[in-house]
This record gives sequence, C-alpha cells and structure tokens, in this order.
Amino acid sequence: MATTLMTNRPETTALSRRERQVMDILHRRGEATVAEIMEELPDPPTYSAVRSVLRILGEKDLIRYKEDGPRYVYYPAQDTETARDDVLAHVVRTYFGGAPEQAVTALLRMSDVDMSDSDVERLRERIRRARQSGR
Amino acid sequence: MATTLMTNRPETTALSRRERQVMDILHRRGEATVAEIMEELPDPPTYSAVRSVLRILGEKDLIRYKEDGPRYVYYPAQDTETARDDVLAHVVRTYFGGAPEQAVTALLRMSDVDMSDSDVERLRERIRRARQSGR
DNA sequence: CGGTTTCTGTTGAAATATCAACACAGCTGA
DNA sequence: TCAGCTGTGTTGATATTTCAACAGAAACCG
Repeated sequence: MATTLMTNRPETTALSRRERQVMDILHRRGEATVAEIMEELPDPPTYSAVRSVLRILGEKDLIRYKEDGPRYVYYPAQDTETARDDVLAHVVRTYFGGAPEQAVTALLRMSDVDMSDSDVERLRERIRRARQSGR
Repeated sequence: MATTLMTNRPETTALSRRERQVMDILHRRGEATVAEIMEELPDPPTYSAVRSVLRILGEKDLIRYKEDGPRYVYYPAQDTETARDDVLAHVVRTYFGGAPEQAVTALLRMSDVDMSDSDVERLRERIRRARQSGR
C-alpha cells in the first residue's frame, strides 16, 4: 500500500478554507508574493493575516519560498505534474465514479466538443493499438 | 457578468475542512445517512458533530435530505452534472492554465493512454468537422 | 546620513469551526 | 406496557482558524 503517498497529500482534504484559497492561487500563478496573494484573495484580509496562513502552509511543508530581492516569492512544494495528477485523481474518484472517461467526456464538452463515453472508449482503443504498432 | 452564478457556488472555495469532506462523501456516494458519513470521515467525530456540519451545510443550502423511514438521507443540492462541470472548470482554471486539452491529456495518461496536447487538438478538430458534416 | 517605506518575525486577540452532551420523540420487542 | 435502541433538535464548550498589531531589519531616497 502506498501509505506514505497518501499521508503526504493532505491537499485534497485536511486544509482550512484560507489555506486552500492560498494554495489555489499559488497553483494557478505558479508563484506569488504576499502582496499578490492578498490581492487575489476573496474578502482580502490584511498583509499580516496572509503571512500567518503562509507560515502555517510552510510548517505543513506544502509551500516553499525563494528570495527575490527584498521579498519572498512563494510557490507550491509539489511539482506541477504531481499536483495535477493528484487533483484529477481526486476529482475522478469523487465526482465521476472513478471513471476517467466520463471526465474526459465532460471536458471535451467544455471545449465545445460533443462526444459520448463510448466514443472516448473507442478513441482509447484506437490510440492504444496505434502505440503498439510502432507509434 | 454572471455574478449570480459565481456567488451561488461556494463549493470550490469558502468551505471549511469538515464541510468539504462531507460534501465529497455525498458527491461520491450520491447520498448517505449520518452514520454512513460518520464512517467515511477521516478521524471520525461523534454522531452529533457530523450532524452539526450537516445542519450548517443545510443552512448554506448545499445539501437536501429526504426521510427514509425513521432517519434522514442527505444528498447534494446541486445536480450531479452541474457539480461536475463546476469542479472541472475550477480544476482546469487552477491547475491547467484554463486549457481543458491539457486536462484531457493528463486524464488519458491516467487511463494508460499516452497522447500529446497537439494530438488532442487534432482530435478536437476532427470531431468538430465530423459534427458539422452530419455526424 | 536620517527619515520613510517595505519587508519579515512573532505574539495574542477575535471569529469561526468543530465537537460533545443532553433533551426529547418514535420505533421495537420481550 | 415499558425499557432499550436509534434517531433528531438544540445548546454551549473547546479547538482551530483567522486575523491584526507591533517590533525589528533592510532597502530606498531626499
């Protein structure tokens, strides 16, 4: 069992409201200063309040920072690809009964493409065969 | 601007830790009794505590309940498809720079299919043309 | 320089979320 | 019937989150 991995990813759950909002901002922007985070927060609290949240996220090892001249620039500790995989896995499991195809369908519909689940299934088959025969 | 819609969807943000955990359970199962929710919660609190969260979620109009004999069965107020669209929109925006194709790529990779963004783009084009020429 | 601005570090108060206890109602079975 | 479950309704305590204030260090600028 990948227990270690599970316990290492409290992102999906176990995060307070503000903590999640800040993490979302960091994931969306890639990195941000305290001032930038403050601007993007709904019902922006003070500078100090934001810094408190950042401190806690740091203690939980969910973010890092680097120095940019006089100030800190914060960014998610997780690399982007892992974060993406994690969040998609959670969404697929929670909202799509564990079936990625249905999520694909919904996404393609968002992209203004209409495609049934079985279409997606056929697509997967075609691609898999293509791969095996040389790619 | 669709301000009304925005403010109507506090699901993505503005939810406390427990509230989110409970909503996730309800979305995953479709519906659940207090006892079932309690079982699935990490670090399960008491029956009373779960009911407190449910009461708050009810006040926020995020859940409904129906009676099943002597007990209540709770379920999300949002219909499933809307909830799915909302959560995907949020994930795409937060983690994929607003590009659904990249999310599709990641999902297909999760499904053990390897496909580049440009592959997906070509796929979309092909499907769009097919639709216009009679489907 | 010296005053001002802009940061971070830290502390403690205020607001909110989380939780448990208790009261009460209905059902169940000996 | 009536004791024992199993539910809900409500209240208030506890824990956590959220926040602001203040102190000090470094950069900026006349």
